[in-house]
Amino acid sequence: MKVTSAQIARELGISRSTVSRALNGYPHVDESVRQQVLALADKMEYHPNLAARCLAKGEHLLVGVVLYAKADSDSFLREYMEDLLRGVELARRQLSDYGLHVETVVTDITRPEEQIEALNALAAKGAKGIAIAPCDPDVVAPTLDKLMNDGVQILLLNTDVPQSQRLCYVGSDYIQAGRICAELVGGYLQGKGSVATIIFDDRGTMTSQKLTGFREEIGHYSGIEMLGPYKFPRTGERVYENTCSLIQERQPDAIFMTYGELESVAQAVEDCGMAEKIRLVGFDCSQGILSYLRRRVISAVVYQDPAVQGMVSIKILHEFLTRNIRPRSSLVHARLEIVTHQNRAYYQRDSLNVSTYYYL
Amino acid sequence: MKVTSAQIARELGISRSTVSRALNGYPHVDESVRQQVLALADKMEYHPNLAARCLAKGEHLLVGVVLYAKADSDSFLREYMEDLLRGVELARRQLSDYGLHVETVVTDITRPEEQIEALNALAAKGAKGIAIAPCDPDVVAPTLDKLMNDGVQILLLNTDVPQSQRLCYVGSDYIQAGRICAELVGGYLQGKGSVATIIFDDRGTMTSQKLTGFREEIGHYSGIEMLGPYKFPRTGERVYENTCSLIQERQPDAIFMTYGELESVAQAVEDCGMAEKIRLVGFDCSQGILSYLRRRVISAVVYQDPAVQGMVSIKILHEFLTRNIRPRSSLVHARLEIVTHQNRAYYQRDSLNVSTYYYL
DNA sequence: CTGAAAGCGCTTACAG
DNA sequence: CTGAAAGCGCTTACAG
Repeated sequence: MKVTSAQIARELGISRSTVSRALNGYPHVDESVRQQVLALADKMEYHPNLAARCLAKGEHLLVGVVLYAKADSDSFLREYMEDLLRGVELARRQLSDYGLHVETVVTDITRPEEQIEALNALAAKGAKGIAIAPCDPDVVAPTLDKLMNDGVQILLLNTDVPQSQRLCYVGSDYIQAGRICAELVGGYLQGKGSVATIIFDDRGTMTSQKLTGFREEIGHYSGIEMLGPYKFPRTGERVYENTCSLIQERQPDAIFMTYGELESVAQAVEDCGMAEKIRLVGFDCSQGILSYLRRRVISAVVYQDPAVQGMVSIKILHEFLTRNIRPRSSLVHARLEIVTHQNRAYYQRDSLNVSTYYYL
Repeated sequence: MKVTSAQIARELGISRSTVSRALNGYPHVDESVRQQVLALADKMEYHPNLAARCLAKGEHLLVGVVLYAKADSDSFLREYMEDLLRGVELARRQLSDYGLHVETVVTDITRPEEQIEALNALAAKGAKGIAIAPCDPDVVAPTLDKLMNDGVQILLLNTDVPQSQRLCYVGSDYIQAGRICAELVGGYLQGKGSVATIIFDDRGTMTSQKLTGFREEIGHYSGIEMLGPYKFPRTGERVYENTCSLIQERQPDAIFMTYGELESVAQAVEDCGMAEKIRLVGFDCSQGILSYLRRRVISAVVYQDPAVQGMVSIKILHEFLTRNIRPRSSLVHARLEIVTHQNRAYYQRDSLNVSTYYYL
């Protein structure tokens, strides 16, 4: 039924060894023989049994994953990284029969230098590829360059280092993410009103890119005034209080949160009795955020399924390292999905929808 | 590094044959031996190499897929089914090393009896499982029952036959789909105005379920009046003209399309010069629909990624037939995603985002 | 350059 | 009930 290399060998009256060498592009095969094999394989629609190949090769491929998290464990960041790891694990399971091993390290967000150690340790263990979500790209960039020079393939997750020779970037297009949020706000306000934007300090370009996209799209609605951006210090309590003041002083019709602390802002909106008046738009989909969506305090969030990104990252590294196939683009953007009150159930981790089976 | 069955055998001083029998629950193994093997396997965290198992078994599993399409080939239905098949193909490729074969039949939508023939033909070829999108559930139901009695596993795609003994249903929750559309309309109209609903004849319960959900959610917005539903005959030309009349006579602030022909309605809205006034909401994501989203004629559509459904269906059948694992729920609902002007790029077939790699 | 042989992890008739 | 042997599709030293 299925064509095997043995059939090709028999057909050509040569040994399976030679067929194998020819097919794999190994040396020590007469060029004319190689051509014959290749031609016949093509004609017979031969597709090697990859599982058998891995079995025979007995090679084990190690791939590393370096993430970061906060010490304070109930942050949305933790859920985000957990989801990412779920995707990594799904890919690992799917590819373990093909000789793939995955080792994961989660470092402390406040100590970016830990990522350097993690990278070096993985390389020392023989990792041929590493996916890393850098908590501070500038700090790890030199180490990434060094490892790439040593032949380790590097994949950037969530935060790109575009000037490097990385295999690719897997993550969001943050400019587009900003545009989507502005479109949501524009739609909710029917083109009239004010929107306050809240930002935090961050070391990367993510926030400014989101703002760029947001400004661009919100500019299409001439009746919408943009308030801020207001830069808040990054503490739950203060965010809550600052939001209350903001609401009272500026009375915005909508609020756009660029990153993090969305729950605190939502709680402030609710406590100020503005849940029905203020349209709140932000990012990500933690359990807390889902519950504010349920109560219609948050109108919508833009979501980049982290599990899919984790899974895809491993698959891209595996495909390149075993079959030398590069990703079709060096920017592999996450699908930015819109989550609202009515479709939030599909984004709950324990929900029994197709996403449970995406990756089986 | 990885634990093998041979290691278990050596450890216990028995043969690999016995270990294999014990692990697979085959007869002719002393019960106490079986317990020892199982316990040790558990302790050593043994996971069988599934690829090697399939190689050794040499079994080939045939699974069938039965879809339908229109003769007129440029309908959105064709694109829908093509996407579904893309997902099927991805799963097939991924599982072909595990001995899976997939055979697909696409029947004529106007001849539901063709599906009966297709089902019987697949069963005659030895298909152990069949995924079917029934174009008329009543027509195929008896055949499905017969095949299930013969031990063929049946999976319903898009249209359920709940009273049958099917393995599961993979498709949308149409009531929820209606709710999501109403939520979008409610948001766009800020709770005030009128929305016209357009429906067509259909044989299933899909349209009425979408209407149920739509009515329920739109009821939360006391200032929104629902016009219709208007039942249109199903021809592109007439739909266009009927929509123009509807717009002139009723001047709705929004239009909700339950199923199909969204492009004709969009064109009518545009030609009537109402693209900026009327918010148009519907379903699916054909190339045509994407281009109306680009021009902001359509405000949003609800999308059930058909490729994911196709892929998941094959995986569910394969998992059950090879490892006897039932889907966790007999209703496997598609994630209902919201597609707008700004995030439409992620839903284009040729776009280079993560979805290209979902399934690798 | 080429082929016979052994082996990857697993299963399955076939003897016993 | 149990084990030795052969085999699934493929690769790889090892001879030649």
